[in-house]
Amino acid sequence: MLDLKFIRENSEIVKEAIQNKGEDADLDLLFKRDEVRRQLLKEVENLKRVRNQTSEQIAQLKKDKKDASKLMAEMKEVSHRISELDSELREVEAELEKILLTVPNIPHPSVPIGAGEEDNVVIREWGELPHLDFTPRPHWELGEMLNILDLARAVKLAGSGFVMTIGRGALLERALINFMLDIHTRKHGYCEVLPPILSGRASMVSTGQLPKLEYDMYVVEKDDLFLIPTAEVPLTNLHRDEILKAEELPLYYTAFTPCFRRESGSYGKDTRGLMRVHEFNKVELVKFVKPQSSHQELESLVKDAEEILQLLGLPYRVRVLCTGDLSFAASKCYDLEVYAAGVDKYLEVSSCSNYEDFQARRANIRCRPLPKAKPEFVHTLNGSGVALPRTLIAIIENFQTERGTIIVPEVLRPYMGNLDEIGPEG
RNA sequence: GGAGAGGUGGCCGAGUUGGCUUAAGGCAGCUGCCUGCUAAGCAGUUGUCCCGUUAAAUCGGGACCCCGGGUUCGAAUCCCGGCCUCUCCGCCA
Repeated sequence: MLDLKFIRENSEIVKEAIQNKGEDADLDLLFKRDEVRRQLLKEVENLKRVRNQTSEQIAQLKKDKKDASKLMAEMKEVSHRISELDSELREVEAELEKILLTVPNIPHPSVPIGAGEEDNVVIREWGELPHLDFTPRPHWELGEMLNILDLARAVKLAGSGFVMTIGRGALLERALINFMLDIHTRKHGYCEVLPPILSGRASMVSTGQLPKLEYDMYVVEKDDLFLIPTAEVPLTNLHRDEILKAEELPLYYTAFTPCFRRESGSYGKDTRGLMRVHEFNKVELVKFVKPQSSHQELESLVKDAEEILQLLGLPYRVRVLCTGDLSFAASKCYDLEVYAAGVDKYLEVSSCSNYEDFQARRANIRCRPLPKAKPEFVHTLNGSGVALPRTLIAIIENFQTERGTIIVPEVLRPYMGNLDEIGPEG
């Protein structure tokens, strides 16, 4: 969330951000509530001061064995009034908080203005598209043929929208996970975490999934727990309510987790095979950094994710999201889209965002710039490094042969007992 | 799941007959002084949030002893609910 004072003093900027992001937040109501709040606060704090002072007098009188009943009677009135005002205040503050949570982050000046996906801008491309001199098969066909995907049985287990790798497919997926984690931990300096994949409500609010996206989450109602939609949630909440030391920044974390999304609004399009699923595996990257370096850190975060695709030999493009496609909490975001030959599409495998202090304020993550200085909010960033299913699609489809086999990318072979080709079983 | 104990400041740790206790004491940190030696001694200082004030440093006030309610003129201290931690037992991977 944004700082209330900032909103008050920069209402035009905030209004513009709300409009450019296509959000809907009632600033005028916010200001009205804020006004009421400060009025109430003034009144109630005055009364509390009186009460504190008088209570001391009463204590003194009692100590001197003098009569304090008159003051006590007076204070009874005052206390009554205080509790009335306090409960009014609580109401107003709850309303204020509710509105505040609907105000989106402000897009970074470098973000292109636009309405939706079609206005995103490709900023670079890497690799050559595979030229196959036969009609490439989609991954679901190859998956069935080679017995590395078992989509029908996954549906039997959990219903439509759930998928499953099996045999050498599962091995391939596990190899990818280990490969990615190894690169990020050993080469890029991230600390590996294996976090809980259920998360409490407070964590979901901090990172901005709630309240807006509650309907997209899987909920364990009995315990008010949510299945995480991304490891961004546990990783970012790692330092919730903490004051970090400046010298320990930047902090880099990476985690492999399953991710759960109800994908409630999406029917039909691009849902075949592994393209859009309710549960998928992902390696996530999260950074906590000093405010002044966050946009630089975003660039290097993107590079860290890109390197995975480069090492795998998968062609991709990087797009910067326009204001209309930028998520609620983000200041700036790059999407990595890998090309897959079978479906002949670019598929999003990573979304790398700088949230600046938007999540940090919700999650109350601060750092002390200098030993005695006032704590300030850190900046948080995250990105996939990268999501598994669509990367699998690209590998299966781009590296297929006319014979219907799949050449295993070299970097993965050490993780797969040096298997170099997935062919018919036998 | 059953029985018991407990949750206090950066950390350790007092405070449980309600009232100068935001909070003793210790450690750590910072600032002076002293000391010539990988260290010690002496003195001072040290949290966070909010409202108001100041050009600013500041100053005034309020809140915070796990969280939320309650009793009371007044609660870290009493009562109720919740969360969490520890010990023992049971159950299970």
